[in-house]
Amino acid sequence: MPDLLDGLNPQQQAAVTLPPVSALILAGAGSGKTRVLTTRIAWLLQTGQASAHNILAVTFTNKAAREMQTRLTAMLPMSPRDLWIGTFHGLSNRLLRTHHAAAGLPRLFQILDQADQLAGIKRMLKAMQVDTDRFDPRKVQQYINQNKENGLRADRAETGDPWNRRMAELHAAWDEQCQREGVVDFAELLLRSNELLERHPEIREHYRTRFHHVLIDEFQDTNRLQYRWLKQFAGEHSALMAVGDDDQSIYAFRGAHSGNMLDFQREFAREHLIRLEQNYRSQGNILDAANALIGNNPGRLGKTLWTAAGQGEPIRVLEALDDQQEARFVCERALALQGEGQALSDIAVLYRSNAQSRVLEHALFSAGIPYRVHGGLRFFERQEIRHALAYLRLLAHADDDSAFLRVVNFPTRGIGARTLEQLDATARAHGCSLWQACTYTDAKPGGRGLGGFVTLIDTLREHTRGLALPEIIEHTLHASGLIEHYRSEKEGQDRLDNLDELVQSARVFLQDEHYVPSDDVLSDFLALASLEAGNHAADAGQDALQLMTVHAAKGLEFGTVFLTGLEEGLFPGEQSLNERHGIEEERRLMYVAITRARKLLYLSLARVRMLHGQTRYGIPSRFLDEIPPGLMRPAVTAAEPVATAHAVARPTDAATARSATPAWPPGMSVRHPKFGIGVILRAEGGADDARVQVRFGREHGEKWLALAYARLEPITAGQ
DNA sequence: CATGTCTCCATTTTT
DNA sequence: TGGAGACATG
Repeated sequence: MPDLLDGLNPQQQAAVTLPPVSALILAGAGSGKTRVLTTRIAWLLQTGQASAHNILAVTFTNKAAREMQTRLTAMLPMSPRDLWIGTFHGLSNRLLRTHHAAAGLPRLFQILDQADQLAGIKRMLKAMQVDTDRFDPRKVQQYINQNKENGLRADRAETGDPWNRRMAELHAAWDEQCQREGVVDFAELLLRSNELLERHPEIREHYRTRFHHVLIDEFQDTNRLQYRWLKQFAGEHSALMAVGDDDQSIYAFRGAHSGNMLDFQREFAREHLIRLEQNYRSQGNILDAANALIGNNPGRLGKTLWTAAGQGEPIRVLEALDDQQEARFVCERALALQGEGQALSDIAVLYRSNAQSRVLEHALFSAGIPYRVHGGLRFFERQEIRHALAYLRLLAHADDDSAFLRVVNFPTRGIGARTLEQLDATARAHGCSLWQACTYTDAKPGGRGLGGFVTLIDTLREHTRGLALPEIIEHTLHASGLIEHYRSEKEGQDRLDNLDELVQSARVFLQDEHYVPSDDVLSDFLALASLEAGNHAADAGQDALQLMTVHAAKGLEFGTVFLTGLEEGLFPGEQSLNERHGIEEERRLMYVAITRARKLLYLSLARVRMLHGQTRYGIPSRFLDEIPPGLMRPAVTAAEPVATAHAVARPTDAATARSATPAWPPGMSVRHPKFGIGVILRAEGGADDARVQVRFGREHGEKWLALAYARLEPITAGQ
């Protein structure tokens, strides 16, 4: 048998062969984190220290869970069905299904994804006649989820002022509505399973004795509730292994609390901290840049990446005149790299915010370069899929009001707002679901309107009884009229294809070797559809350039990375300046971006950019100044002389060639002895009385300065 | 009930 | 700038 430890460096080996104690593994970017995690499990199994039954492995994304599973299956000649590997939400779901009675849930509870939840909240606010100007549904949703993610029930939420009090009431009302409808939102999955274990010592003990080893990936991304959840499994004899990287914590905005790492170290792993610092991904210059940059963050656990590979290419920096030039530069370089034999799919173009992709896409499209944008609509989020799922949800559980409302009149069958209002009133009067309320109305079964709908669902349920899942779906698609509807729609072919794919996905689902069927396969499938929204859109297959946000790039790697839009106000983003540890979070984001590149890293910025329909003049991101200049070198393009902005715009140049470019063109960066660095917004006046408007940082704002007096000097990036 | 028009508003996102 | 959601109109 090949030795599992072959090819592991000493730190990796140490982590893998740790005795059964709790430990914190500080795993830098590209340090073989997943490999360590899976090898640890394999090692535990192979040395007979644990059986698959004893292991719980928790990840954040389904993708990570799958990857771990796949790698394990490859390492060990076994089908690891006994192994509990999954996401926090997936595992919570499993717990709640198993112990639904103890958790106070119906056997076939449904899971609401983010969109379902929002729709449900809107519905609730309307029913309660809440002023949605004062209580924005999204805010309410945020509030509820934030409470839950901090482990708080509505009755323990802060009620200092009237607004908070009202919010807490809405939170309570939401939980009641969910309970009534037998549905559970994402945060509730966690909170409810947490409470299940807290309130039922016998169940908790069962799992504590079962799981000797609990492993957690991406620990820096856990929120407070997730940490608490994990601790439920920490019995006397369990060993917790948390793997993470505080420098890659970029999800604070959605509740991630990287302080959990410090807490974990204090509570569980005082003596066992292992650093994985050897990087197997990037070349030296790239790592040096990353290390230097992140070194500016205070309060790190501390870690310095190094590589046995050489220094590699210098980092290339482009200062484009505007966003279009920046985009053209990317096209040009991408084509050149492709010409040198690099696959487009191994090249990524990264940006801070999605809005920046448009210019890039436009340029790529014009240049005929195939590209793929990550982050669009996902499979299970498509309208037609959601409609189909709503029918299926009604089959499984007719009291699901969200599902009911989504399809009661889709395709249209003459059920208008008035009918629904009455139905809703009936439902509230009887304290029942909309579905049950139908029985109180005088709708004639089989006719048009409500009666017809009820008959439709009833016969559908009858006709699909006993059928296999794909057939159930197939039948539902036809009987509901969805197929017919999209067939008559002119742009409907794509949607029909997607509906076909839904049936196909059910087949794949059943064949998955890791799938552990429960007594209700349809509910299992619906849970999957909620918990795993599927791949992001955009057609795969073809070799294409990869466009995505820096967030979306986390965990990925590319031979070449273009990191675009490195301007103050964009990256770091404007609003991060006002947030508590905003700049540090942005810096970590930058760190993540840099460490995606294996060989070539391009950093680019545009002096002028269209943003929200307005022209913005930017100055280079402060992060550029945090990278040692020796690692960088200006990028040169073949087609255009590059044109760093100041080469064209320098006042001295302008003095000789006086017409074309003004001496102090908008967009130029300047330094003022008192106000610091700013950017020219506009200029006016003649030779003697010339004035310029300059935007400085937060404290000084925008100012008009007379050139004759103000000691302004032009500056360039990196100074 | 579908379609057009207007207004508002813009980080990052997984489950 | 442009997309999404709210409202009005045929």
